[in-house]
Amino acid sequence: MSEPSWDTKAEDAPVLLWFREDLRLADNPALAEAVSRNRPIIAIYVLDDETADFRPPGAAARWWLHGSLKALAASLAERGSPLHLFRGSALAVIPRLVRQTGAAAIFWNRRYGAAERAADGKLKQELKASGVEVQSFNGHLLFEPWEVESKTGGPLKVFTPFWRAARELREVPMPVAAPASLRPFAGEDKQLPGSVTLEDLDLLPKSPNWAKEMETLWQPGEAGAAAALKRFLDDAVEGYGDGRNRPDKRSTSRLSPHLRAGEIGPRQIWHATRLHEQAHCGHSSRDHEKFLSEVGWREFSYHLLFQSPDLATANFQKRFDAFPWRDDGEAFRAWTRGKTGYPIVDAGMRELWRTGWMHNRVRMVTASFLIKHLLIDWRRGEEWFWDTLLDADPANNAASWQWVAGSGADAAPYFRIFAPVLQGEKFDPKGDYVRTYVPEIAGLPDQWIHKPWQAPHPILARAGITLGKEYPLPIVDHDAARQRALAAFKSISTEAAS
DNA sequence: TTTTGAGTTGTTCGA
DNA sequence: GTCGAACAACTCAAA
Repeated sequence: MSEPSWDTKAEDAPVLLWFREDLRLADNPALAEAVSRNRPIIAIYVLDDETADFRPPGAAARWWLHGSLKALAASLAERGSPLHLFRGSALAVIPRLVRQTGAAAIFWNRRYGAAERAADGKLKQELKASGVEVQSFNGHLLFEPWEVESKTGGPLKVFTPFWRAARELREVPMPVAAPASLRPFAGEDKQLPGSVTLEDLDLLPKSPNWAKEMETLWQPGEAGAAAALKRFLDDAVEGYGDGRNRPDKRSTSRLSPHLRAGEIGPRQIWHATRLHEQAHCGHSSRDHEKFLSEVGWREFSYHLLFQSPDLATANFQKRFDAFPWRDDGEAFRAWTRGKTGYPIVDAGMRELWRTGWMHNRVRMVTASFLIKHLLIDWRRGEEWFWDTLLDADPANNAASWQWVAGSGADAAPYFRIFAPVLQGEKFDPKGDYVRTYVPEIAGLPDQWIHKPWQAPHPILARAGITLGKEYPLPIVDHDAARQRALAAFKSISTEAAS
């Protein structure tokens, strides 16, 4: 092995700070620990496109990662320390870097996917064996997935008891502030051997640049995350209990892509929300509680992922292995493109494609449509969302798809089949949301915006629409599809199986 | 061990 | 038009 590239004295040996899914300076316990050592800090990020066990991030998530790393690098540089980027397996990159820099310790915040945990464990073991201090921290969750237990000591499978048990564990700790400055490493000016530029990571789409509109809608990075939280608390948390269901309004936090990249942590969200609650209500408020319970659902999803590492690929309830899914490429394609003929479904799918995000109410409607109206395997939908969502999360995405399918823990009963027209009329009453994303039917009166195929011919003509031309006829009939789904789900009920 | 109460998000039908 | 019941039992969590 080569000698260290920097001849550092032992008391000045640097510490490595490995950023992963925690691209922020505030509320970052690994960073706080590194700063507390009063040693030079080497901040690194390793993009691993090599390890076969890791699920590669989707295209949308990669675009986000580029912006997030750029923002992190800038705020680290402001504090006197650059961010060093690498490509490859951390198992290869990090031990080499430790040797080259003479690093005495490495700190990171935990990840919770099975493959990631295994790789981190292996690296930890290897580095400890060679005398390097290794410490990992919780920067991602309010509670560790393994510490929330039922009274009898097992994992929980129903949200309400889970959330109660979690909150009885302890108060949510206060987030630590971002450090004002970072002690630079002696070799700061030089590039570390093997490091690459942000452009070398190759995270941005090439031609076509489909992210053009996303650039105007989102601000990846810690500052963007803080701004999103502030906007939500200022404008939308009051009334959140009902407002959260309205895709035609800006009534949700839109924090999910920021949370996914770790530009903000759940502890920060928790305490900012509580502070706002005290200042504006002076008592417990249903709206604030409801918002925090959504953070609780994120915790629950990680709890489920920890119980079932293959949550994204295997039915949580095994009887769903016998479900008669249909293999219908044409219908799947119509769903992905937003051409099902059901405006609320199409608006959702096009919002996803254009903006990298979809309102949660509409996620349920579109997922239910794929699974129940089209009888297409939830895993195909999960994969599509994984590739197109900026917030694609290994726990949330998988758990939510399984919840809609009915195959998950504490899942929706099978007879709960969303009626796309009713959902549209209920939650997008004036059709503003549909008109934004399905402009070809924008000229229809409110009365018909969610069911153009029922509109009288003169009204369609006046709006300039020939169904099947500018906008498709429904690819399935709701009542027929509903009956078909009920029969399919009945075929795997426990009664039918016995 | 057994029992009991409860479980994010809906739709349709019939009175 | 509104409202309650049915949908179909099942599993989980706690006493």
